[in-house]
Amino acid sequence: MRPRNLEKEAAIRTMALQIIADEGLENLSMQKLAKAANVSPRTIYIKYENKEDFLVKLFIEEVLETYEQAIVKNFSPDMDFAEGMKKTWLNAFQYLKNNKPAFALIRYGKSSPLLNKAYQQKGIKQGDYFSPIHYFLKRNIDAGIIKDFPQDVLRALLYPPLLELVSEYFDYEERPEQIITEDVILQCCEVVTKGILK
Amino acid sequence: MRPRNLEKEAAIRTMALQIIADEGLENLSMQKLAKAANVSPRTIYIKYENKEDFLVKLFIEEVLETYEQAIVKNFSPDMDFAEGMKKTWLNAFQYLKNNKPAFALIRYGKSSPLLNKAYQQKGIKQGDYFSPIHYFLKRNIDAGIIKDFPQDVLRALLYPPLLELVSEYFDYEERPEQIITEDVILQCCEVVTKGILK
DNA sequence: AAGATAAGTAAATGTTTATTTACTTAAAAA
DNA sequence: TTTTTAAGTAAATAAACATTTACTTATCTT
Repeated sequence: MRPRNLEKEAAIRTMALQIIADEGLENLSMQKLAKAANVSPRTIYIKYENKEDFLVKLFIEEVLETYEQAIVKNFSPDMDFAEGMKKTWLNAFQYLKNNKPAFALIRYGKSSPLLNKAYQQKGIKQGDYFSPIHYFLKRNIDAGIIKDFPQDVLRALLYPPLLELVSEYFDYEERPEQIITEDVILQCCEVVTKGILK
Repeated sequence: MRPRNLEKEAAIRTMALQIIADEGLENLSMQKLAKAANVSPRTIYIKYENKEDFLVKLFIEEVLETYEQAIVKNFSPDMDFAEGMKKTWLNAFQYLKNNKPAFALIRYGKSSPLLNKAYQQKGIKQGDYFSPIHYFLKRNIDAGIIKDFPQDVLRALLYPPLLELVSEYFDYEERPEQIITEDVILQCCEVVTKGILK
């Protein structure tokens, strides 16, 4: 038996994310990807059944799961509400601003029917995707600290502004007047937090 | 001279939006589109230089400009802040939930480098995209009613949750437990409004 | 009514696509 | 060391792609 070359596997995923970030998902082809990763097209098909399978695994394993871990680093569901919000917001901001290609694919996750379906199925499978956050929100609802909305609705209120701010961070990237600083992120986190408090 | 057949032109745009909503932007091909619109591929190329040109015009003219108009219907920048927020939120919600294909392309606008670039250029050209809302926000900052953030940051705080709720509306579509009702939208609007008040 | 002209079509262009075939190579097991 | 086996490659396949060519048609102008 011959063992898999893990470096090549990593190169394939890294190059795929880069192409998606630079040219868009609609311009990622398997041949372009193979060439960019310095690999034969066949090599990709050893691990992945087809293009859809590759994209779904790239999205779920390489992006969502990594993002999930980054968000809850040093976070505990027992934290004070404002404290927990700050922690998750800063974690997400740091991760995303340093992983532009991952961020690009996350945005596609809300657009592409394929990725969106994969995302929903994963959510259903695990019961709960970001479960420490689920517990965190539930605890604060039960304690009467924040308003009582379904989990989905709560997340829609608490996190999408951050993703939009990250988009703006990249829009202003390399321009001297960068307005999306960590400080602005913290102020925005306070705004969002204030809104949901009872 | 022979005049353009406006019905065919409309059919092309309508079918394009439908294909994008059903199969994703990455699965829209000019030949598939021509067949779906019952038109020769050449017909598309009479009005549009190439695929990129078509997509950009579809996005800007068919989706963004229509969306902009819908949002500010019966809205006046001189409205009370909470009132104006409610009006724009409800307008956007009604428009998007009744125009799923437009919504699908709006989401791609934040993902695809091509569309994102087109969007930014349009923003720059007009100085200001949703300008009644620009004035509305500026007036409320100056009056000390809401917190003073740059326009971009304000919009990131005030509108992305609504788009996320519309996504969830469609996720729950046709399921009996639809949780995203107009009433929930209004409650969420209040949450967002409360956060930004001084 | 005739001619001019742009809108329209069907079919073809050459290219790129996802995926496969036929072959080679590296290393684990014998 | 030899055999086995999956990992890997380069080149090929057939289908789908964006766009064009060569031709037809509808209607405005005269």
